[in-house]
Amino acid sequence: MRPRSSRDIRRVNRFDLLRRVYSAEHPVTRQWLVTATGLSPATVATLTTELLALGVLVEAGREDSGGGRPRARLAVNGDHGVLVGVDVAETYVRADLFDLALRGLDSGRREIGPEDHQPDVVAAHVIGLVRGMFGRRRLTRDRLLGIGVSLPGQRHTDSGVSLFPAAVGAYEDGDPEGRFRGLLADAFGRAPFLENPLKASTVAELWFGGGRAAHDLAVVTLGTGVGVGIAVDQRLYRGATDAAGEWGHTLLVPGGRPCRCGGTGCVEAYVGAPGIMATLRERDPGGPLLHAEESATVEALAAAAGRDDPRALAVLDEVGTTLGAALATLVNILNPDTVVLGSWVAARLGRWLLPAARAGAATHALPRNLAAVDWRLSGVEGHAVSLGVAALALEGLVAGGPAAAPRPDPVPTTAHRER
Amino acid sequence: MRPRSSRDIRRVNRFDLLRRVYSAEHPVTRQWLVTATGLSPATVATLTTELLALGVLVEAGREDSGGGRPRARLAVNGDHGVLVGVDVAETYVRADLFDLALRGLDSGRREIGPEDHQPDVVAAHVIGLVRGMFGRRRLTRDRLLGIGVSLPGQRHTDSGVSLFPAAVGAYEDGDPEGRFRGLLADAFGRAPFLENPLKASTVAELWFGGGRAAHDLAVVTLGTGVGVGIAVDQRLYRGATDAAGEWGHTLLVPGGRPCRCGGTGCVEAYVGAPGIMATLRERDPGGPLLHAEESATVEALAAAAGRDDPRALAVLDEVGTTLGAALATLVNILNPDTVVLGSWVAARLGRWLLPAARAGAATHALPRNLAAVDWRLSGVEGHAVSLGVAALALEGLVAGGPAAAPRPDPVPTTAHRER
DNA sequence: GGGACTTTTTCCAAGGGTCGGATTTGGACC
DNA sequence: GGTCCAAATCCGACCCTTGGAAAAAGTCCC
Repeated sequence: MRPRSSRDIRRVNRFDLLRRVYSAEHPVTRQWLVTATGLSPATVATLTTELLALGVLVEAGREDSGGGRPRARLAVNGDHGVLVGVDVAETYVRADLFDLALRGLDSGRREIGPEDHQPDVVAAHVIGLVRGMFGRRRLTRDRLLGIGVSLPGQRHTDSGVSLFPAAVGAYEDGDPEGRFRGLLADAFGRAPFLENPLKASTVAELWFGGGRAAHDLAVVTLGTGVGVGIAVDQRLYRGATDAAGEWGHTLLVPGGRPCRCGGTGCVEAYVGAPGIMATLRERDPGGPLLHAEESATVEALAAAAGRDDPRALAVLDEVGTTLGAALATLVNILNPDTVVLGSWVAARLGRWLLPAARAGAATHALPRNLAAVDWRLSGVEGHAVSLGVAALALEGLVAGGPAAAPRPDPVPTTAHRER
Repeated sequence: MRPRSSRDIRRVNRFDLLRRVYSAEHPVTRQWLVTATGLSPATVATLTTELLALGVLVEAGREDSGGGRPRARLAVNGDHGVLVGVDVAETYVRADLFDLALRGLDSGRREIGPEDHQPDVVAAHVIGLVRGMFGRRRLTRDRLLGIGVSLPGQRHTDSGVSLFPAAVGAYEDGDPEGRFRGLLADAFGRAPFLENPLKASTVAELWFGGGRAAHDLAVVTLGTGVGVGIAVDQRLYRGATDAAGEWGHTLLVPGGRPCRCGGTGCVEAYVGAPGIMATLRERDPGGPLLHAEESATVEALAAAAGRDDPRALAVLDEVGTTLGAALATLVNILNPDTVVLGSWVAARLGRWLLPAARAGAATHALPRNLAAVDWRLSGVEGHAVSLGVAALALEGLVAGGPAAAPRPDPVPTTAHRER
């Protein structure tokens, strides 16, 4: 949405300022915000006093200024409330509790099977996990400022059973997703923010990870699935139908390896966990590194590579080089200034995959586009999907204008009960 | 740049309004602008009176309203000045003269060779062509509101001799491009707006072609080179270093056909003119359709396909199908709502390539992303590159704020001399 | 020809924003 | 306690959009 009135300007500026406070590693001064946002000192003062009054920001110490009035340091007021981020994956549900500064406080996880992928079942798990965390910390429901849930969205072909066949974005009541949303809204007193893991982790990188300094960003998610989250102008790019970045089942090698989606030569079959498994099967069938489980294989590979096992290194080099060749297309077309490798495969193997990918990209990307890219590993601490979807819920709060912004603390009685 | 102050709001709104007047086929009413832009009637009135006072818009008739005050129709005031768009290509320089409504008035062309690709030579050609058009129409220099020049930008590897090795975007003085810019500025009294043909034609589609209704757009340029212009949120996407959309020398088929860039399996070697030549050579070596020149071959192919020649149709089907497979990647990643095929190859052969491409994409793109796409042929009348770069020059004028907006007519004395 | 009516278009005051420059604030230092 | 200094705030100027009142510009009917 393009800003149309002066109110929108305020919203954009406030959001920009707040995001910078979040992204900074330490409390920041108003002066720093002036240079970071490009706003005038007067405007920064107005915005910060507004946010301080709301309780979203707090003063966190001061800084000597060499004889003059000391600069105040500002930080997000973590105590002002909590946020919840939930990652509903194929085999588990994980919920994370964050304070308002998006520092992780607690988390819980339950394993689920394919038969559990129904709105009521998943909602019950989510509600149970969140209730548990609230109970452990003796939090009341009114401390919850926002809740975000990542759902396994878009699937290729109809082969996979999906909880949300209509995928994220179908908001009508009556569909499974609408029901899910309703159940959570009833349980928590506020509508959850729904997104898919790809976009959630992209937002996490944008706020807290390798994408903090990026303007045009590509976040490559290497897990069981493979995707690429895109941010343009520091904002998540969604595409026309919210389906941008579905990279996994894109053709990489015509007539190549079979993919679990039923097609052949998909990116996913060469890159990420399935690609690693396939490469290992090709190069070293029956070898000690190959396990039945993807995660066990990846762990074994990481351990072997850690002790310079040549077979492991060769596999990683091959996978990384192929990844790089595939990424060259992205680099040529999108011309990003930052490419981040994320998700659990990258967390384990990124150390070896990244240099190989960079080299692989070099042979196929245009020199100029290549030179623009800063290659990075994730850098998000904790579970990126939960964090990202919580950040998205927060965005919704802040973007909704003053009315929807986090409100002052609940009545004293409640605060009492917490102790 | 994100809007920061209320002034920016005005700039954005004015630009949006003006662009819609341009894009409309017929004069529009204020009411139509209200619904099109989403602004209030009051604001539309303010903006239109401002633009009418400047002379950029004029009233063009009225429209019955059924008993009430008739609606006034507004159109761009073509007489208010002229714009020039220049396309500097590898083998020619073409200049187009437009009125302010961007209707073509005149054009000129000169053939050039590789040895001419130097700032001074090209500038001399441009100046000569423009002076010629101004002379024929007895225009004085002060009627010129803006000039845009498309330069052959980004090249793959160092194999090609390029006029502007630093490519568009190097604005320092002393480099060839700076010199070129200076020469034109001296000759015309205003700095030219420089861009490359890919981005220029994308803007042309956005204003006047298949992209008028698009929000997230991909313009596929099929010529001797192949590229894809991207627009996000109805605005040209440039990427981090202004090099987005360089698709031609991206790997499509590993170990595939050799490409003129020196690599193998590039998109360009399968799609567009070089791809058509190669396919023809493979399928029908020595056949009557194959000429030495790309353009002659394309013409022959179009003629043959027009009379349902099976060989021609087979070649076009193969090329189109491959194009579609390659486009599936774009559709998956960018999730555009519109894909436009443009440039001279598409103008001749798009009729056959488009359906094949659509079918080819269907086998590799995700159903949901595929369903979002509206496939179109260019729809720009005239030379898209010249038009687009002239439109970009106009954008610069309008975006520059009231001060830089087209000014009222020159002093009467000057106007006299024109007659 | 003159109201009455209808629809478009403009006017106006309210409401909200940013910003430069003057002013206040909060500390160190003498 | 005064002085100095830099940070932060305040204030007035200025800009923008907008809803509703008012004006404008037609048609229609008597």
